Amino acid sequence: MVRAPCCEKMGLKRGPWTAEEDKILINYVSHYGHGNWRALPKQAGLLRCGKSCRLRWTNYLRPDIKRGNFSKEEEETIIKLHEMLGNRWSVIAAKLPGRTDNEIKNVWHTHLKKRVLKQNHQATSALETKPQNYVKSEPLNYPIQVSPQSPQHSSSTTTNSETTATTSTNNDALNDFPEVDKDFWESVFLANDSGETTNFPAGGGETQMEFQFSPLHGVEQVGGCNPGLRDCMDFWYNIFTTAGELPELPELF
DNA sequence: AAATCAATCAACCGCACTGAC
DNA sequence: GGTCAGTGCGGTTGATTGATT
Repeated sequence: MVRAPCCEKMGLKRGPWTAEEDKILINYVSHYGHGNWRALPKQAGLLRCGKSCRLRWTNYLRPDIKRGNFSKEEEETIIKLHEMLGNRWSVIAAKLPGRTDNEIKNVWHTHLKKRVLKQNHQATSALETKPQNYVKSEPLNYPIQVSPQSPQHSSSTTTNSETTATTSTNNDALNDFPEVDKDFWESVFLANDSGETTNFPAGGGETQMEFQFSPLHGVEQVGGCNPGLRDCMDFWYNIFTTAGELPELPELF
């Protein structure tokens, strides 16, 4: 059986919503809720399909919608989350109260994407002047510690443009992933040669993450879960860098 | 003032997922 | 396990608005 089209063309209105339609929808939802979007338009007396009603409500009429321009902080959050999550607009929207996935998607395509591309271009140009074996992150003041099995209780917080050393007494993430060792980094660098990403732990599982190596950002988590473990990655990365234990770096360094 | 171009954003489309049967 | 309806999500479209020529 073929699924019915989402919008019956016969007799149902499309296009921009009128103030009157908005009023009807708001009144109905505030009285009866929106348990069944498909049945809602008929019950509310709207000549719209349920999908259109849902979209109008979630993207425009919901009382908790925040209107107006995005703040600098919101834009930075979107850029950061998009870097980590990709086009998962609903997940990104969940981190920005009052903003819809549609709105975030629009602002990304109209403003932020261009800004990020520009920044990346500038950063890449700057990197081209770096000497061979350039390491993006400044080596931290960790004690030289090349044994992955006995990590120091420290972590670093790294952004695209800066690296700052901080101390932490909570390095549970590190202890949870003792496999992060020289072999891990080796696989990251090897994957880079073929433009691929590296999954970690390699066997999969709920906590698997995806890493990629780039001249711009160094080792980056590009997917998977537990982004906080990025600190852990930075920790080991800097340890191996400082200790000279990294495998030979690709030419792009 | 008119025409053209670019930017913006609301809305639509189709696919995927989920739960009920 | 298969089918279907309902819903959510991401990609895309197209109308509108503002800027530029």
